[in-house]
Amino acid sequence: MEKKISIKDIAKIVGVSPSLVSMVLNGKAKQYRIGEEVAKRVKETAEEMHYVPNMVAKSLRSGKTQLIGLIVTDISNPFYSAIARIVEDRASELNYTVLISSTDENLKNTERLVEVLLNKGVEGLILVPCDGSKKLVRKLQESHFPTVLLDRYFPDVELSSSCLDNYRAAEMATEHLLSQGYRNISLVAYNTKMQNILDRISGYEDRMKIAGLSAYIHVRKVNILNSKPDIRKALEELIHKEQIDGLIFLTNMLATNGLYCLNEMDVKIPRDVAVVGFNGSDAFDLFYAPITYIKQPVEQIAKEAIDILIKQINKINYTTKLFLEPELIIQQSSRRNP
Amino acid sequence: MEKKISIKDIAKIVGVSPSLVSMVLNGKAKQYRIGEEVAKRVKETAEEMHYVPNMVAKSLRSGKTQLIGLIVTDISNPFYSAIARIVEDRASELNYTVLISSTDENLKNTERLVEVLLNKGVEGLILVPCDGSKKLVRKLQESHFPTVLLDRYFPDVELSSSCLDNYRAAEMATEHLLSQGYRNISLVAYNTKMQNILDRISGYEDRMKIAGLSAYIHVRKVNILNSKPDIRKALEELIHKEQIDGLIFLTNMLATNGLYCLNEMDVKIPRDVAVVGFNGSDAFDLFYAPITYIKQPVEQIAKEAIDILIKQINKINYTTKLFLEPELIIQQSSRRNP
DNA sequence: CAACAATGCTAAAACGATTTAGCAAACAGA
DNA sequence: TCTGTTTGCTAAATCGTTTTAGCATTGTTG
Repeated sequence: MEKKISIKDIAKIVGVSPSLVSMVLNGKAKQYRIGEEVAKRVKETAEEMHYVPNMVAKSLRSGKTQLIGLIVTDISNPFYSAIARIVEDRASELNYTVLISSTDENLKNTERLVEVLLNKGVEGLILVPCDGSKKLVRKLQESHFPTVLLDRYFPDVELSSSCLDNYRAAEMATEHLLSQGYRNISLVAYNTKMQNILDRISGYEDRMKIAGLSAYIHVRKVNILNSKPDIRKALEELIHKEQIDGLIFLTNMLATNGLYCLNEMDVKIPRDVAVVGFNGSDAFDLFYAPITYIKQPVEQIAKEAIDILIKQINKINYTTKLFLEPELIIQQSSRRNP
Repeated sequence: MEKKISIKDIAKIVGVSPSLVSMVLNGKAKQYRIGEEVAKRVKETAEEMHYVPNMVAKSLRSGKTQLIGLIVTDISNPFYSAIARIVEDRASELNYTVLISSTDENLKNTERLVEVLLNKGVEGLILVPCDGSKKLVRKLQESHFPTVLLDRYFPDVELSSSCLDNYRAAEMATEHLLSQGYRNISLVAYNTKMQNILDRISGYEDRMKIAGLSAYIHVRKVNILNSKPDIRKALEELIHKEQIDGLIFLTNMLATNGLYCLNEMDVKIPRDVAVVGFNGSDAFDLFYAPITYIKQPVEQIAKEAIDILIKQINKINYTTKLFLEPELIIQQSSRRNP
């Protein structure tokens, strides 16, 4: 790249003041009563010299960075990279740039990243809050810094959020298995206090109770990190001791790891146990018995998050908690007679 | 967030000049012979007032943005999101921020995104160049703007790149199938002039020739976008007309879509045909016959890319083309007697 | 004690843009 | 012709920081 052309350089060439050049190049020629002839020459010269405005200087002057932060748990997780892609595209349309960070579900990391992004001058934050981050989130809310929670929320913090209707999703999964004639349906969840997971658990439990199957309610909670051994243990208990006939995995990771374990255990789906997962994947679809799953409206979740955020940045100050509609994709893993 | 504290505010409180505050806060107290007593008071006051430096002003003054651009084809593609994660982490360590964009394998998009990122003031670029982007890449090279190509390269452009040793990878895949006794091995590739794909094709062809199996060389090329119908057609020809016994898919997407087609066609792996893919995935591992694949050293590719880039930004001006070692993960899909 | 060095600090310019105040010149109205 | 308005432009301040030049004051040396 050749050395940068500034507004001064253009001014010198055309023989006018830098201010005039700025006015013209910002389309305010009329407003500031610049002569048409001069305006034209300025524009042409800027073009010829390949002038590109210095965004940093613009930012300093205006106090706006046009930056927003997206903090997820892990950008290499397909769910969040799908989100990132959509946020990125939408932000770009709205003339914003996205800074992405990953917390690995760790509170300290989350706190640090919020700090770092604020230091970098982001004007707003889309945050996937990790377990235990309520205090941090509350502080954000109290500071009135534009923030939207994504995928997860806190019922008692008045902060905008864009999430799946988790309760309804688990209800749908449970209903479906019930409708297929399964009764002894159990749940594999994370060991967490995060509301999205708690909602899913409630959806399942309530549906089981309504069906008069309280006795069959089994919720197994596994560690969110390095969950494979926990899952294996839970599945062995459920299958061999509890004799379950249906399994709902509350996240994609749980389901994927669960499938590995079931394979190792030589448990056949759906012959030995019916399975419903969360979030689709090629692994689900290519499985010998394609897995029935809850499909999240990923695009909508992402779009709403950023649209709400931009509104907040523009001082249209309101708070919405969105609970978006899940969809059940029925495949072979949950069919009674495949 | 409370209103921003500037260096001037601190200066006023302590009763010194802004310059002194700046010097102290940048750890240059000694260098500029600031009194220890004063320095201490400045630091304490800054702490108390929760001073955070304004990065935009710093950038303007220094001409450094500490920004780098990462342009991939699609951040929601697992391979690239894995790359992004590593680049992000490494950049963060080095005090850089990453701006990520997706081109969708489209030249116009790529050109636009390079422009946009340069305008945003990135100091360097990590680029996955799409088909037909040689001219653009050459222009980048000629401008001497710090740039590193990732995953793909151009043999006749002197620009640093961090890629898999694609030739070797295809060789390994072919060798392996040959060693298992397969002979009529064919290839499914993209219809592209991108060198990484051409290298893979050569690796396969050369290995087949060495084995005296030139007659069995079949390379089918499918469209890079919306490839499913092409793949289906290619596979039907290969399986039913050419009677092949081995299949190498040159990318993860080709393999994944290929597996869907093979399932639809009721072709059993490896009984009817042995399969080798590129880049692992849960879908490969959970497949009824887990898929043998070429594993890329993703971490190394990403780390090298950013390390080379940072060196270039710091004027350590050299060009390296890296071809990193693949690894073959052998699973059931390519075993003669499973 | 004169000359000079070291110490501890400040003022001012600069980075590149935007915006406000205001100055001349041309023009209009009475 | 005098007053007032419009037109077309410029100078200067500003955003928050860093850096250079330099000014007092004190200390050291011959």
